[in-house]
Amino acid sequence: MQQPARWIAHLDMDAFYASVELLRYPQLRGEAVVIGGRRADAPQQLADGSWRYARLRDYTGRGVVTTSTYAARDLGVFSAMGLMKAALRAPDAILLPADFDSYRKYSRLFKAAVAEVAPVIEDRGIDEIYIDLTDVPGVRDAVGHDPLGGVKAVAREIKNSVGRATGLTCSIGVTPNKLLSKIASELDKPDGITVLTLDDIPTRIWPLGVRKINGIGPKAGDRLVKLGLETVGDIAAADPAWLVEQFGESYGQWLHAASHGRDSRPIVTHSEPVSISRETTFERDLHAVHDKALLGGILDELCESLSRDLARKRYAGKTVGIKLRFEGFVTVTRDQTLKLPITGAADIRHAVGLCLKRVKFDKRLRLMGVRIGNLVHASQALAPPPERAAEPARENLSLF
DNA sequence: TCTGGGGTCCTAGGACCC
DNA sequence: TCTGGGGTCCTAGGACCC
Repeated sequence: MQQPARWIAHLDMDAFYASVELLRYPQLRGEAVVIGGRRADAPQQLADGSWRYARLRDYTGRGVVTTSTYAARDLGVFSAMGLMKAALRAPDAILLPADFDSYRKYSRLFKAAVAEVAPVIEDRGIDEIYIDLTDVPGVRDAVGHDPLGGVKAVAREIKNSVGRATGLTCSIGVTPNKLLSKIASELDKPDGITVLTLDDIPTRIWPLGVRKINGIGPKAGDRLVKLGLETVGDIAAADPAWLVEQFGESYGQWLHAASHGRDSRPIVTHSEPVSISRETTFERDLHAVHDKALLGGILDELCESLSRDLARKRYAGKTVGIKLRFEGFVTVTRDQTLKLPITGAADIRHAVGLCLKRVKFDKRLRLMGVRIGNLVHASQALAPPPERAAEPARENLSLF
């Protein structure tokens, strides 16, 4: 085996939200439990000490499944599924409301535990991270004699550290790059460790369905299957020029590279946000005229929430956008870029008004959202406008 | 049984500038 | 006499991810 240039781990917490809830309600271990719903009822302890839980069958509304326990998944209930559909499949499953403060707390705990073992971490959301293990002592020192053994030992150490800090399990994939590690972490879930080298690609990666590749979503997956490419190996065997014909220069080339397990993306340990947004789906579709007052109030609240988010994160933004989703799920966005960055709810609300003027309201609304982008640090935005020197006389470079 | 909320990145056309 | 070739910014939509 040739020693890879890098050892990259992907760590994925097992059924994260549901597992955090099981820490609080250990009596539910092994049960079909679903997290989701906007105002699902929290469990109630009765006078005799027993608990009463909301059941999926009693739910009505527009919520979706956020996470489900493995027992619920066995019944066919998965993330992003509408709760009404999930209720048909598992009417007796227990429904718990999401408690994001708690999930964020455990997220910080597991990331800190990993950092003690391996500090080069890329955040990929609340429940997963990439970790560069290349220079971790147990890996670095094993180069030459037993590289795979060293990698496995460090992965186990990370898993143990996470377990001690949180009481939760995770699954880890370790390979020469992020693309392969993301796939590998799923191969032995839950509570598994999978280490792969490039030599394992034909046997372990090529038999997998195309959707296992991070970056092939529902649309591209459907198209690939319709073209007769069902597995990653099918893509790998396809003529790259033909892939480019079918999917365009950029995506076609990426498909070819990805199917061969090639990915040189670095671990990104720090990033700045690009935009911040707030949106809400209504319990019933609202009419632009008939429900005008209600919509206006919701919009005010969205702008105020967004303004508070900006203040808390210390950003200001120059581009304000709205998102409207009409009945039939047709989505429309409008943007407005301002002269100066803003943070205040009233300023945001005014820009939102300019955006709204450019939309035709011929259907009822199911969702409204407000977004702010073109972010700068608040300190920069608060500074007085830069003293503009008189425009220097510019040479006329035009050819005319 | 209609499909949450918070994000990122890409594409493509038009404006505008040199 | 029909009309180059960059570059950047703005806008709208869409795919994808957690």
